[in-house]
Amino acid sequence: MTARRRYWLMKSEPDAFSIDDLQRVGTEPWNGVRNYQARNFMRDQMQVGDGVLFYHSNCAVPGIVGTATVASRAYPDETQFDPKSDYHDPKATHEEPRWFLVDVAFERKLKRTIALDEIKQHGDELGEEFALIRRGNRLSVFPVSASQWKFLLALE
DNA sequence: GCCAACGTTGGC
DNA sequence: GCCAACGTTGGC
Repeated sequence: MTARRRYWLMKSEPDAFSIDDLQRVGTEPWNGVRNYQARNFMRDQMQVGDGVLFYHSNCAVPGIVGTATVASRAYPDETQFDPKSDYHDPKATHEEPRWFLVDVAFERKLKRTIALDEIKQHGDELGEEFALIRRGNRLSVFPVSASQWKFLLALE
């Protein structure tokens, strides 16, 4: 019994980890997420094979730059246990990990960036509730519907 | 670099 | 359980 494929958008700052970095390494543990809602999506809902829109944030041209796939079920983010890591969480223990992640595998780079600016012009088609263009939204991992996925990639 | 928006923390 | 203070995100 295989769950139907779901779709997600995942943000990354290209200075820290870009689509080119993902292409180079192939597969990457999506560590450092420290937001409960984003964690819950990864831990509770992501399935191997789910589609991921790879989004560059906090950069000159924010937007969707590639696609990836979910390559593992959720497991504890090791960086929470590492006192030397920026992502260290003193309240997390191996017995009761607080933060989870999935592995993300490179799929392809888009021929061009689908810029946030452009995405915003399609609020009608995407729906007002689409997290990326909802005012003030800072969530770094959130679901994308099949129709939103199709629509966004058709802009390429 | 600025700052609005928002999540988390901790005192009470 | 309220809410002010604080830290972070991320567009601009």
